[in-house]
Amino acid sequence: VGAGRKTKADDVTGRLWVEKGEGRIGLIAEVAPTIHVHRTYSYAVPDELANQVSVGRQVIVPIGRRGRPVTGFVVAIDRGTWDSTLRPLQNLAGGAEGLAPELVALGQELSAHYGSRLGTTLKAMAPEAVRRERGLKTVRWVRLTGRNESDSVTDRPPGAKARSVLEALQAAQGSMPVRELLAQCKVSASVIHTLVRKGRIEVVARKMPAEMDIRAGSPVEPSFSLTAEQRQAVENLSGRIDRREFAAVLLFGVSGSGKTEVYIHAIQHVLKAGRQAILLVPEIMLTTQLLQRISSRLPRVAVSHSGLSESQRAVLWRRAAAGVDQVIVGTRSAVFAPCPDLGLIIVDEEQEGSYKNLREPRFHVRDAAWMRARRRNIPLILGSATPSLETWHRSQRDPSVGTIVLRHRVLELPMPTVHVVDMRDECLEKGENVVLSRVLIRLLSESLDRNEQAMILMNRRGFAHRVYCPGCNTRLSCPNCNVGLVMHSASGTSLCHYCRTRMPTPTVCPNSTCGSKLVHHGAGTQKVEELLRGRFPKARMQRVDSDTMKHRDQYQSIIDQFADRRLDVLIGTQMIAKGLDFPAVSFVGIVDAEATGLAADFRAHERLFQLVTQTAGRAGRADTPGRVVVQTMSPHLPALRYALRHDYESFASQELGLREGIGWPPVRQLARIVLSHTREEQVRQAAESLCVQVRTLIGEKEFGAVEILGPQPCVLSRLRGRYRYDLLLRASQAAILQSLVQRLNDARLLRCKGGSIMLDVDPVSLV
DNA sequence: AGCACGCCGACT
DNA sequence: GTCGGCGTGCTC
Repeated sequence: VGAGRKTKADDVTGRLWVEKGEGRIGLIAEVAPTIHVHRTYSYAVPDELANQVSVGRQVIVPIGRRGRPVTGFVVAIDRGTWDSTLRPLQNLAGGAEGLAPELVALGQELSAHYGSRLGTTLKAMAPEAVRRERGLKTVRWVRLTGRNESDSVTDRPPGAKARSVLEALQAAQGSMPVRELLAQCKVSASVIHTLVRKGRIEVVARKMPAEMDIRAGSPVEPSFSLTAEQRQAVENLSGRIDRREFAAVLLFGVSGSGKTEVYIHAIQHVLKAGRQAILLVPEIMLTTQLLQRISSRLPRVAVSHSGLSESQRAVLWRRAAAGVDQVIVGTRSAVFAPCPDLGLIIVDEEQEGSYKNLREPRFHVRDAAWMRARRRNIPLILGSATPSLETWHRSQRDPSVGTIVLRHRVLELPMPTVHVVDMRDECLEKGENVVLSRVLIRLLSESLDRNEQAMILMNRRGFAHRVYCPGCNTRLSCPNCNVGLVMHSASGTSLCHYCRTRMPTPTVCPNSTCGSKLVHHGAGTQKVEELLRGRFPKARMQRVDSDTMKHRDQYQSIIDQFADRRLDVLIGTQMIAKGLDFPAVSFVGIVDAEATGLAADFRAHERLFQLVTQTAGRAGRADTPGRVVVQTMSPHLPALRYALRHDYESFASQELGLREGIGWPPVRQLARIVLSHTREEQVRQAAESLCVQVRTLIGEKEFGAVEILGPQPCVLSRLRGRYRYDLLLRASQAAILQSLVQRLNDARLLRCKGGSIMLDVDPVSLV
């Protein structure tokens, strides 16, 4: 390698050529660029950057023949000998903090498990605002210059207003923000201008970290005395925290068994040692009651939610990194909070599907938390009343996974009684489609008569789910997706719940040769609301679904009204099934248990069990005995039978048996590849040729145990105008799947020309 | 992702 | 005989 081989292209790229035989020793940075590549690249670190470049920092590096500058993350630094192909990294980028090396290592583990690109993965772990060094807002400050009035004899002495400004500044040690000064002295900006002109004061811009809204004023809740079960749980966890011992602990407790109290005591133990804790929740909006309890009982709690501005997010991040905020509560991204001495991670409602990230990197928060806790040697609490079968399965066969069961409801509350109503009988007797059974109406009416509250769950939004023509037997469906349009609000529009296409609902069949009047079936929340308002005109009702609850504040206001007994009935989707605790609710009705999508995938029965159990848990808190009605077309489903006996363990072992028999997770591991293209023929061919390539790969070596299922059209075979095919890879061990995925990435097989491709390891949905 | 190289048809 | 279509492959 030498000057003789130097080409024109190399002049353009500015490569650092080293003459033949000449080596240079220096720092070499391994960089994961945030572009579409599955590997890292090495760069020489220029001397002037040597002491600023560290693992986790963002840098600008030249890529490609033209040396196009792209950002990337430094993932390793070594001292070594440059060779002639090594280019220098161009510059630093982003905030000075970068990602802590601990988080870079976590990112590498995530990237390996999920087959996501390392650069993209690391990028997702730090908030955009921190990467771009935002979150510092410029505040104008007024400062006394120190010159007094005698300097300019010609000026008149300052008036009363000006004097008050000067006095306020004296009192504030000579400087304060302009806004504050104006507000405090009740003067206009002209007073400031005059004093500036006289040279008494000056205005300077300062970069300040933006202020966070600190959640305040929540009532201080008394500390409950722990039950024997809870105390034992807390002692167990405290011991592990002190010993810096990794352990995943399933905290399995029915609703009302006091899991939150265990969280609080465990966090208090962490805080006493001056360390930090992360509490992950599925969705902030649906967690207000938990948040109120946490923030009223613990100091310095920071809450990360989607409503935060970019700069607030950056401030939160910095305060977490500085250890100022010791408890970080948040959804998915909070699992990456840069706490310097993390002592505990809690995943509340660990079974929630919303913990799975839907974009690359498609990680599951429970598993990311598991990896992080293992790296830091700290305990991980997985809290649930209905654990995911993944977690349950692990707790059963892995002795290092602890299980703490809270068997008793705190006040020894009785479990609610559950009635299952077979809607087929109901419809037969009535001779028509019935939405609300007589039992449901009767029990609801009894509750209202006794001045108690009720919740009615309908896990589908809208008014009607099937709008069709009886003449030519066609269904009103989305032009871009192969799903039916959902009619919203009795008169108005129909919309697609997948691509949000919206159109006026036609009254007659759009097929010109037919022209029959359209009919609609399949009730949603709007229909249920209409029926209940007609039946109980005096009851104060509110519908709670994503159509009525556009904002966090709206939701909070409804929850407050319901808690204050200014509402009698909540009608809603699973939004009302989770995490709410209202002592006066004595009746819960589930209008259509199958609305969880029984045909959708292998987790359907698990979701049904969870929904019924969680919803039933809303009924009969305090001293009001609860009653629950579950309406269904399939009353004999095991999931329902076990749910109405509140028997999780039997359900789990039965369902695990089934999954084992047909080889689904958690007994086996899955990876899903989805190809999509505007033309069906193209995507079918791409999926088939990918399948052939994968087959040759698994035929050859250590992947013998991997099975391929498919390719086949997805359940949702067309979405947003694109045809979709999928391919499932199935293995008995995660490690085998992981190395196969790595091979696919290395060989760059995951491509769909003209279309796009998606890899999803441990998919939560197979739609 | 972007950018270059390469192998096909349309035009000077 | 050259210009430019985009399909394919690579980026320290």
